[in-house]
Amino acid sequence: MLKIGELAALANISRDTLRFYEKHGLITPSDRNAAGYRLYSNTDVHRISFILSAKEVGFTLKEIHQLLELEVTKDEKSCNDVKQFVDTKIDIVDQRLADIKRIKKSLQTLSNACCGGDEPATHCTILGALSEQIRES
Amino acid sequence: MLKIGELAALANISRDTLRFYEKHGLITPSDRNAAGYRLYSNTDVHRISFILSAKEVGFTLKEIHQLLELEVTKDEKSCNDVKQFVDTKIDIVDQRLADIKRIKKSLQTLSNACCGGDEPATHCTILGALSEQIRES
DNA sequence: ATAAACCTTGGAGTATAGTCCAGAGTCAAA
DNA sequence: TTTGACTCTGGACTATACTCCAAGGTTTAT
Repeated sequence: MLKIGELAALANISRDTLRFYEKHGLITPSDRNAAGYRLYSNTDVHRISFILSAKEVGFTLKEIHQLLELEVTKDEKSCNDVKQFVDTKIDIVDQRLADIKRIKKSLQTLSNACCGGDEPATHCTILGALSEQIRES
Repeated sequence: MLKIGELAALANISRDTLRFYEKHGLITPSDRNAAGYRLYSNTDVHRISFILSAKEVGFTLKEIHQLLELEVTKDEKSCNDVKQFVDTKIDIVDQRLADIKRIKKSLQTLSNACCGGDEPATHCTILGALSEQIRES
């Protein structure tokens, strides 16, 4: 079990952020010691890892909260609700995947050009690289 | 040339957001009419499209501003500065690409399971799906 | 020619996501 | 056993990115 400072160091975030996430229902330490110190388990580490990845790619804490709350029961109705919710998120993720690939390509074009590269001077700004890319496709 | 409301409708953002971006140096309308109305060109449309894509995948407005400011001159020094800056961003983009693929896989596992699917009940939460995926790899 | 629907600026207000104390208690190494 | 590094709670503060007026001018369809 990790204390808050240890988990913070591991996840590369601040103690305050961990307490902030707790206050907003994203994570609750699995245990507390006699003095009231938060104790985080292995599962908690995975949970934080998921939260940070999801945040990194643009989900809000509210959305992440909803994703973490999802529990499929045997009830067909709730199951379909969950499936719909998740499928909507997958659509969003696909959109972001496309956006990020587009941006990566622009950055790469820009990086390859201009420093003695062969590419024409139109690549010499992000927007040049981007519009070149639009013309290609 | 588009007026602010037309561009806002096209880009699916508010007029206020466009004015906000302008105030923060992200975009300046190519022209103004006699009455002072903002007029946006085709290039402006591309610029907004880039801003929105970049924002969508997690860049801050400040970072986007820096990317848009990049202009490679013939000066070798400035060119290498730009290259370094852009290569750093590419690393970040690669990290996000990995994150988003990981999250997509979790969502997909979750979507496929639990509604009469064959997958075991451990997939029935995001974290279940995620840890299953960790075990696989 | 007039009303609805647009546009202008400036400034105030909001939501999200932290970040930073203060004051007090706890733990671990010298 | 004490001192420095850690932890606790509660609350104030900050940055980012909008969002919403107010008070006025412009455009356009009828």
